[in-house]
Amino acid sequence: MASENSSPESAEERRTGSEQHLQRLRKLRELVAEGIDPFGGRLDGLLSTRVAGQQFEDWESRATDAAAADAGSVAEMAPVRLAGRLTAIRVMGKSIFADLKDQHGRLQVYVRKNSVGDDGFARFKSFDLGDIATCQGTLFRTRAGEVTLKVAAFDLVAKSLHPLPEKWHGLTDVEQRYRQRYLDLMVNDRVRTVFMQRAEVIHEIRRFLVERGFTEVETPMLQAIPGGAAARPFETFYNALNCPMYLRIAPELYLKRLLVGGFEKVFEINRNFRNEGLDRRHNPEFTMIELYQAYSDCRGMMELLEELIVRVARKVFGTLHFPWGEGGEVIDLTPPWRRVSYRQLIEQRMGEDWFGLDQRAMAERGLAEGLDVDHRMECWEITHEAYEKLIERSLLPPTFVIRLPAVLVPLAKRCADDPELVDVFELEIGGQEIAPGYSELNDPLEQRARFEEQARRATKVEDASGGRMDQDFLTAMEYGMPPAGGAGMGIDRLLMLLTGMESIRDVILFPQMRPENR
RNA sequence: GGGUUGGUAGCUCAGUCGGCAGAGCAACGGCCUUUUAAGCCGUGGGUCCCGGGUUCGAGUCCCGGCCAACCCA
Repeated sequence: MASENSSPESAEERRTGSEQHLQRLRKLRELVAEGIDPFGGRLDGLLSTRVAGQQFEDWESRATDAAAADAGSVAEMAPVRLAGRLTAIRVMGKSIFADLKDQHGRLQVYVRKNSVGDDGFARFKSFDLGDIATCQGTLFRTRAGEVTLKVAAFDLVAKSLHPLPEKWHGLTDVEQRYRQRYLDLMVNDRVRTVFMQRAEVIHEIRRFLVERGFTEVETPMLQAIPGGAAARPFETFYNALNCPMYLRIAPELYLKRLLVGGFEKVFEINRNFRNEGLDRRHNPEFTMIELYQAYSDCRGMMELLEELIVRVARKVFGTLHFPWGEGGEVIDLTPPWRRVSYRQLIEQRMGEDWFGLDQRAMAERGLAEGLDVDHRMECWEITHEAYEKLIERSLLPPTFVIRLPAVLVPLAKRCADDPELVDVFELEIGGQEIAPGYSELNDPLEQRARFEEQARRATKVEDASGGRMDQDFLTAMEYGMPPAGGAGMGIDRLLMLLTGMESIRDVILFPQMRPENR
C-alpha cells in the first residue's frame, strides 16, 4: 500500500461524495504529516470502563468511611487507563467532556486545557466522533454526580473515517442495521446486550451438559448424502473428489454413528443449512444443538431439556418469566412443564370424534375452521395442518407435545402400546417449536423400511433430501446402536424467546441478506 | 410466489395541488474551564434507490426494475 502513496487522497476522494469522509481523510493526512500514527498498536494496562467505575466507587466509599471515622485521609486513587470509542464530544471553551465507550459500558472523560497543554488540547479537540482513543488519568465525580476521568494523557488509537449514526435516534434502518451490523452494535446498546446474552446462553448450555458427562463433538457439515431431517439442502461441488456435496441439514446420522462407536452422551452445537425461504422465523443457516444419551429415552430427554432451559434462563437472565408479544403476556418457565399428547390436543380443538371421521368429513371440518385443506390430502395431513395452524400457536407456556403420529417422525421408536404413534415429543414455547426429542429408533431393519417409505414419499413430493439412502448409516446401526434418547434444539429460536426479539435476524449477528448489486 | 408499506444530506425524518431541495443531530468557523440530547452566532453539505415515460417543468404522476420490512402462500 505504501507504494501507492503518491496521491492517496485523489484515489480515496474519488470513492466517496461525502463531505465528512473527505474532511476526515484530510485530518488523517495531517496527523501522518505531524508524525502521529493514527492507527496505533497494542495497549497494556487497560481497565474497562465498568471496572474503573466500580473501583472508583469502592475507593469513594472507603474515603467517606474514613472521613466519618476521622481516621485520616485515604490515599489518592491510582491513575487508570482506558480505551474506547468516542461517542460524544462536548467542547466548552477551554475544557472538553467526551464519552468513551468500550464493550461493557461508557465513561465520561474530562480534558482541561491547563492539564494537557495548548497542543494537547488542540489535538483532543480535533478528534472526531467515532475515533478510538486511550485516556489516562484519575477519576473524580463531577458537580452533576457523574464518575469521570480527568485526563492527564491521551492518544489516538484508531481514526474513524466515517461519521457515526445519529446519537439520539441511533441507527434504525433495519436493512442497514443487518448489513452493517458493526454500526448497529456500536450505537445500539440493546443489540450488543442481546449478542452478549447469546454467547452466555451457549456457554451455559455447554457447561450444563459437560457437567452431566456429555462430550462435545464435531461431525461433518459437508456431506455426500444430506440426512437426518426433511429439508432441501444447499448443493456444492467438491473438485478434488469430483462429486457433488451438500451442506448438512442435520448432524443426526453422524451423532448416532458415535453412539454405535461407544460414545454414550454426545452433543454438538453448530450450524445447519436449509435451502428454504427466509422470514421472521427462518434463516438459511441456523444454530442447532443436538444431543444423544445412550440407554435413555424420550422422557429422559424431557427431563434434561427442562432442567437445561430453566438453568440457562436463571443463570443468564436471572428469571423464569419472559415477556412475550405485544399483548403484555408473560411466559412462565417454572417447572414442571405440561405434557400432553398430540391426540388430546387435536380432540380438544377439533372435536372428540375427530379421529373417527373419514377423510371427507375431516376435510370439511377443516375447511369450516378456515384451514387450507383439500380432498386429496390424507387424514394425517389434514390433522397436522390443524395442529400447525390452529393449535401450535396457542401453546404459550412450555408444553411437551407427546405421542406423535409415526408418519410425521420417521426416525423414532414406536410407542409400546400403539404402533401408530412414536415415542417422541415436541417442546413448544411461545407457540413455536423449540425442540423435538425422541426415543431413537435402533432397530436397523425397521430403520431401513422407514427410509424406503420416506424415499417413496419424497420422490412424490420432490423432496431432494429423502431421495437417497445413507447406506453406511444403516450398516452402522446393523452393528448395534444402544437404545437412546435424542433431542435437538434451535438455539436461535430459544434466544428469540429469552431476549424477546421477534425476528430471528435480531439474534443472528449477520443474517442472510440478498447481495446488493453494485 | 402474491399483497401492503418504505428507500430524500453521514444519521433520524419532513416535503402540501407537479413549480428554486428542507429540519434536527452530525460537520465546518467563532464564543464558552464541571458539561452530559450542553448552549449561542454563522457556514457548507443532495446520483431525491435505478431506468424509462408524461409534462414547459417530476422528489412528487405513469411504467419497468433493485433492495428492505410486514402480512399471506
